[in-house]
Amino acid sequence: MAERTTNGDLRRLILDTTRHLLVEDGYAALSMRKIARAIGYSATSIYLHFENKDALFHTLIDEGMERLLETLKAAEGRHPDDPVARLRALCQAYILFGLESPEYYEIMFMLHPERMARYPADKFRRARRNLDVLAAAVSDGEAQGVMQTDNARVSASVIWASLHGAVSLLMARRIDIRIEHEDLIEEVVAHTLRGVLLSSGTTDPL
Amino acid sequence: MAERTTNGDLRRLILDTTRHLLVEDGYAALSMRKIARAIGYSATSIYLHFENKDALFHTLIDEGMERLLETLKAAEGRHPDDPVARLRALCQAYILFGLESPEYYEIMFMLHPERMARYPADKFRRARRNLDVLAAAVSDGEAQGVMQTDNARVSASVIWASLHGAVSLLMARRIDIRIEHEDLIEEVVAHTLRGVLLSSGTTDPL
Amino acid sequence: MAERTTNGDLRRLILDTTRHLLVEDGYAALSMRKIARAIGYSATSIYLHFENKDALFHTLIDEGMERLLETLKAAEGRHPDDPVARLRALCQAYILFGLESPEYYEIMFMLHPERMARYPADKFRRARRNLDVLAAAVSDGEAQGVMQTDNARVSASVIWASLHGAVSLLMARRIDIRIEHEDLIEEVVAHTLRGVLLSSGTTDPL
Amino acid sequence: MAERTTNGDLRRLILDTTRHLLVEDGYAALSMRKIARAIGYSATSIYLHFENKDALFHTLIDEGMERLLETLKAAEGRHPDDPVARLRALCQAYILFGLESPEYYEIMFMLHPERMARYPADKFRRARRNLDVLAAAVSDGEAQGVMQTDNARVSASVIWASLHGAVSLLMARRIDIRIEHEDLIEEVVAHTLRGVLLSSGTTDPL
DNA sequence: AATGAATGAGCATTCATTCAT
DNA sequence: GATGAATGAATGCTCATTCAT
Repeated sequence: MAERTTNGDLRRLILDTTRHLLVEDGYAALSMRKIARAIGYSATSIYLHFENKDALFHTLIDEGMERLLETLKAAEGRHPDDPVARLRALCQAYILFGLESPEYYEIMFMLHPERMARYPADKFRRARRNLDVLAAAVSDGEAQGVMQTDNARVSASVIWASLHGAVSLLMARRIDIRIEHEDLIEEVVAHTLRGVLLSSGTTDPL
Repeated sequence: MAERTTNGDLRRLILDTTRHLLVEDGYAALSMRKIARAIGYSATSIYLHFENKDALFHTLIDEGMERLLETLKAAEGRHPDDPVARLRALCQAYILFGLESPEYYEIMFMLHPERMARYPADKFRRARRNLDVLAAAVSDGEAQGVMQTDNARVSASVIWASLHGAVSLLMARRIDIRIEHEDLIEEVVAHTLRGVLLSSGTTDPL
Repeated sequence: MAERTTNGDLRRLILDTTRHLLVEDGYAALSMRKIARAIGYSATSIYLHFENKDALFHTLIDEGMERLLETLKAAEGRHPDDPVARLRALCQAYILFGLESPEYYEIMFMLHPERMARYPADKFRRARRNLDVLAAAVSDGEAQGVMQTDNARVSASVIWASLHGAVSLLMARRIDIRIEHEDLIEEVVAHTLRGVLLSSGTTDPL
Repeated sequence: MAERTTNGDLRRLILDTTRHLLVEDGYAALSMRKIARAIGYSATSIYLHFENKDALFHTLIDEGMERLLETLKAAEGRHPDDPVARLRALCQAYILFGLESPEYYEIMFMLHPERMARYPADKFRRARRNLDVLAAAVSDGEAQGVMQTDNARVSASVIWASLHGAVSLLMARRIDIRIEHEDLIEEVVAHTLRGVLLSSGTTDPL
């Protein structure tokens, strides 16, 4: 297991290794010793870079939040003018992020904040910045007369719930194996959009 | 704490106590010792009724699956003729079940099956019976010309994802506190239905 | 190291072994593991008899307090009528107790209560019962016109300080090796008595 | 916390900081890391000035012994002619030193030498120089016909025990809170002197 | 003169489980 | 049907110390 190649950036190695173990064994099964063993260093060494186990996780959470935000920003940047395309891109990007970065996704959204001791609950509110991106997209859609909503924040939360449900069921391998993931994702996105799109006659643009 | 009242049905007492502890402290914090202390019996006694910790949990999972199925059956039983009302009732019942039985919900749907050692992965497929209920509702709706779907199983999964997302975000208290839970739930159900309803002109029946 | 002979009274074995280790290595150096190793059981076993390390120590402290009180009571019981002989017997008994039970003495009187986490500070006040015995002896001596004191409680504390100083210096092997312990003890007792005895002319009854 | 003001005298800074931490947290709780953090230097730096933790403590002990000796010398210097006043001054000075420099006192007199690994046991005999001062005072008192003793060294040890007992019980806050410290100290000194003074009729010069 | 990186040994405690009774 | 006694493995974390720079 001893790699010891990444001389000089043990901190990064710890973070990355932790992420990998996270996706393999889950949060509950993760221990400082296991991380240490995996990186080929003593457990003590980890404490040189992170005050304690929580600090290590919090760093990962913060990183994840940042990355998701970037991902979403990049996705919507590709559709500056079409609100529907923009929301679709956001939905796709969100799901993709979850599936490609399950280790981040798990600690970001699949833990009860109150059960992660010592993590300042309000830091989780950074998650809201991601939600704001969705809300803005819905608001714009409404302003341009292509979406309907009573309350953009509520609609954004509903969309988020839908996307999060898909990601977490896929991650937990709870989806019927006879269903292609790609099909499901596509359908989730379509379904989600349909929920906020203004019904425009008989044609379904999705 | 010693109750010892439930003469003769220690097994039941163990299961119920475990459920309650599960709600209070979560899966990760639960230990055989804690259960034993709570029921006023020795830890060893639990092993007389359950082979090990996992077996205890599996029993709870099975129970939960059964209860959810009953709940869903009861809900759809109340709307034998109207497929839309039936699907709406199913959605509402699902969410309600999750919020009212978080202890069941957590172990039923929020754990990775592969991380629950020694649990025959396929037992989780009992969950599929619940999914079948949703799929049947969508199929019927399509047959009666009020819903649209390419594949009822996929649609059911999409609906499930949406509902599961809502339940798990609510359970984890990740929803913006400024949003009333009732509002969100109502909106999630409406949104979910809209996703499968056949667009019927400009009127939105929700 | 494994003795394992004392079947059935592991609790007692733990307490006694702890006392012996205490006198050999001191409080600071004592660990649950060390105790376990010494008794030939796993560390876990200790927790079957004591809630935690502190509880183990507190039990020893309580035992020590009880034993000292008995020792003092027995000593004064031997001199019901002569207050001076009674006080002398008390002093001798106190010092003897310290030297013969250094392990009790150390945890009873040589630790800062506030540094012994979680020990209810007021339990240390049980020590006062021992002090009361000294105070009563001085009071009686004064009533019978053979001792002088402004305040029996203060005098008792002064006497205690003197005895405690002797015990702790002897225990810590701080007394000049050229001085016989017996001589020192005898002299300490004489000196201590002289401090409260009513000066009765030129004859020194000690 | 980083002070870093004491340019060029890190060694002194370490010693003083250690003393302060010693007062606050006690010997047991002190660690090299803590000292390092408090002075704003790396732990490694301490090793440039002290071979190891013990060497650091030994230096403090030596310093303390020196300071106590100076204190006692100064005290007796103020009463060159009256042996009783001189001994009383010595007693008072000793107690005062203990109460005002508890950090020194604790490591000087409240640790078992044999438990301080690697410390040459005989170094503790420097303490004897302090004892010699007391012994000389008693000898002089005897020579001048105002004190009685069979053996000045034993008497000095007895006096020391009395003073040490008072200091350590006061330091450990073991004295009944209803007793004023000043009263106790005064009484201890009086009591101690009475123990060596030649009984001179009915008048008690204290 | 000062440091960052690293470590092995140790700590108290908890856990699921086994076994003889 | 129920238990007390026992344990090996694990956990997060701290410590004094070393070494190369």
